[in-house]
Amino acid sequence: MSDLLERLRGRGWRMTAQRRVVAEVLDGDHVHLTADEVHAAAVTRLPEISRATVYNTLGEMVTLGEVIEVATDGRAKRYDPNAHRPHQHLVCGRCGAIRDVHPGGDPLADLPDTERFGFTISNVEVTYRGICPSCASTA
Amino acid sequence: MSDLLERLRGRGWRMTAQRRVVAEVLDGDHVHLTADEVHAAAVTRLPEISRATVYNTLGEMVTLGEVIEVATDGRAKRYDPNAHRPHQHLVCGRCGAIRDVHPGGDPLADLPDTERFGFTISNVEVTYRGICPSCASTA
DNA sequence: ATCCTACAATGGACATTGTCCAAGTCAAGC
DNA sequence: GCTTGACTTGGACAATGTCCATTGTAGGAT
Repeated sequence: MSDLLERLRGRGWRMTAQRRVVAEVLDGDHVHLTADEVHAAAVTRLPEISRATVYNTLGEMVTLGEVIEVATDGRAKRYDPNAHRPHQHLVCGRCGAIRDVHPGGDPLADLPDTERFGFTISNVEVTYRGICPSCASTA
Repeated sequence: MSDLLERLRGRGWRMTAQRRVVAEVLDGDHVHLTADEVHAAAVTRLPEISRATVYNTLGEMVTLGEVIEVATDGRAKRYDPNAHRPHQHLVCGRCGAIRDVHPGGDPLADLPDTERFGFTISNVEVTYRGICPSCASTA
């Protein structure tokens, strides 16, 4: 069952075949698909779905706070449905693999007032970069 | 005088008018220009400089480790010449302003081995997001 | 069950950002 | 002042994302 779909339904979202397919494709843990990957997967279930609809739907999910947008590589944005639990990302610089990670500590507490320049800070993103085990073994 | 230019010269870089202009445009603190912004600024000094050259030059500076590439918004990459001193970024979600900040603590130490999944981690990027004072006052 | 209507989907044009390449140009050493 | 290999150019191309007029449809009202 799709948790993501349930959450969206509960918000009075008008449910269409397209939105259902996008939500189903995106559901799960350690999912970090690009918009085009979502589209490609959606097309196998609903061949006539358009790119614009996938972009619109992902954008709405982000606005609703049910999906997080992640920019790990400066190329395409990735969409992470794991929005209900705070987490950070660990990225392999060679193959691009992404894992959700849960660091201890509060990164916000590490930023003293003198370094905040009067900003009201609402969230902190941490990206750990390195090489994953399988890339390391084929160095 | 351009520190960035000095450092590049010291590495045996072949010095051309184009590279000089790009280095001069990019030099300074709290500089976080996109490639196109660099190009626009460069054109005012050297009208015939091409986009390709700006991209090439920025890419080389990044490879040499004299400039850092920052992806704060999933749109265009930004180029930060402040590569000699480790720092993180504070970004205004409304106007896009960026400040360099220097948090205390070591974010790497906050990630336990059990959360590293065998990765060899080489660096950590932290992005603080919020609203800057001038945007807050015109809410 | 059918009708209405506001909201959603479509697809294709357009925008932005970035990469590539063949040909011309030039900095730096001799 | 040559020569040469590295640098620059401009334009084509690629990837990602946005916009909009038109068409379709979900879900409430009748």
